[in-house]
Amino acid sequence: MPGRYYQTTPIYYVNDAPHLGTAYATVCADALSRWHRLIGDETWFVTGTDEHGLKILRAAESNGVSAREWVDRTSSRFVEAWKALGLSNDDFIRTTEERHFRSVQTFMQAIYDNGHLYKGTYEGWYCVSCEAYYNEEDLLDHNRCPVHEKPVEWFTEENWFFALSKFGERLSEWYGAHPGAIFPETRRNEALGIIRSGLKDISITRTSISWGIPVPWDPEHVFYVWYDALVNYISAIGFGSDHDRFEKWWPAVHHLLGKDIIRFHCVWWPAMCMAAGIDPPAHLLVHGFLLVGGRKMGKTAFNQVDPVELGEDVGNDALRYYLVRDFAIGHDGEFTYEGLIERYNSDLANNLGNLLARVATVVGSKAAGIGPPPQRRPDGSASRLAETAAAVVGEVREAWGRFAPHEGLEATWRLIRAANAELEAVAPWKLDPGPEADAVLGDALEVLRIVAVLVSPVLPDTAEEIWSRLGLGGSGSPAAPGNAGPEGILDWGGYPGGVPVTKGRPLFPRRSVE
RNA sequence: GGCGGCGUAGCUCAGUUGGUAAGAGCACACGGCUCAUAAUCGUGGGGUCGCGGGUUCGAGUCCCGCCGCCGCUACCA
Repeated sequence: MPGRYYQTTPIYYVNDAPHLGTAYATVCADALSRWHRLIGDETWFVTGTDEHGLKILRAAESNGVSAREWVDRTSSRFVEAWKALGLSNDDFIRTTEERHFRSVQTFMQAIYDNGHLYKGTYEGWYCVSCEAYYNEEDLLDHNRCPVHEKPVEWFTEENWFFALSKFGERLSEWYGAHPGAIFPETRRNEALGIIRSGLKDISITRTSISWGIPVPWDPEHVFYVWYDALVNYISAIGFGSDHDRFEKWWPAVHHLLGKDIIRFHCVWWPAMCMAAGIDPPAHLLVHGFLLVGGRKMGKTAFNQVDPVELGEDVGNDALRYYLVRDFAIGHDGEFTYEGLIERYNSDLANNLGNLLARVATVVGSKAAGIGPPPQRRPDGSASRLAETAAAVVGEVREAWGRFAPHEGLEATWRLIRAANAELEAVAPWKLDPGPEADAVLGDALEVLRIVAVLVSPVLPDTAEEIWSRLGLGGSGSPAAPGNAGPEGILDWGGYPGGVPVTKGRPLFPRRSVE
């Protein structure tokens, strides 16, 4: 039964260009979204940029431009990067947009009206780069920030505080009633641990800067950047301005987020939603990090890789395949160029690409270039491949359903291998043209048809290409919504036969590790 | 300090509530095939499951200790 699926990524902070770590999260979200479209869910996929805060103001200053100019420029780099990688986001939300201002103000006003905000003062050592206060004992010598190792500054501010401490109980209850809300389970335990250990009220406004969203009832203040940023998830779906649209997508959301921001997403944000009188987000998917040499890849490290360049190098599909196949959502993984090329060669070139090539060639020589349909053996038996395909399709569905697309891909490749093995066993290139050769070729073509649909969330361009080479160009797209749904086309026997099969250039030319 | 995680074949990792000889992919070796992108198919070698104790008829799987690595630590995207 088709449902609704709203997918988000964290919105990225615009003090630098996108790197592979941000691309990883966005690619995962893209793949999940594409899968849900494929099974017929009504799907909405949003990413965007986070553009407020002192750090951005200073970045703009040091680059000699206005804050507005700076965020426009930097945000567009994200827009362009996702476009270059061929991602399928339906919307791109920026926190400097009017629609976001309105939603934040409506949302925060509701929390205020519900009595969960109060005025207090906050002072302490403040790291501008972190936009965070630190306890003195956490500082390095000479009062330096432990993250950036730069000197902190003593700030005193009158702030509005959110009474987070009042929500521990309700959060615990909610998570108790929704055991599947956080994936994977270890992250759920971590979030519960945070809640159990006691929550402190948090200051959510700043008066020291004006680059932010004004507090409606106290315009000297702007909202603290996190409090503004999290709201993007609902401002993107019309909170405060389009009630029907908001109701349609909320709370059927799947927030994808990094394990470093669990506190904000799994504690603050649900509490904020409760305080404002809306449901907490239904699903929080916590991903791991891409590591380089055992260290997190990130903008503060030197180990950045430009995802767009990498996509141009190996192809967007191959890059996405590597990211989704080699890294289980929820786990860290070691990123290497060699690993990427290894995956490319063994899975994409040798197994998938080569299967299509060899089948196309033999269809050309033994079936006059016209693809035969899958059919029964002369002895009346159905192909072993039919059985394998059915099992694999089920496994793929199940794997995506529990946020393990890497397992779905692994299963898909079992089917591809089985098709290669079946070809070896029958060796149609040795047979005279006829029913026996046609049968195995039809089976192989049918496998390729099914595979095209199954891989389309990760290899969308490749899926289309396979589709057209199988002669199916006239019959829609392998990625058409619902193709993997209950009324979909994944049952064995869908390849019609009688259509021209074209060989074409290698789908994935082998590459050497340089 | 506190909380949590990790350490399984050369590499990347699977291993449900402890029990049919410790697995997969890649890499490697041998053999087959030659339709295919020197691709593919089959077979095989290889692991004291970080270390040391303990519980048990039986532990990679539970308990204790140790070693190594890594996160989070309450206003960093």
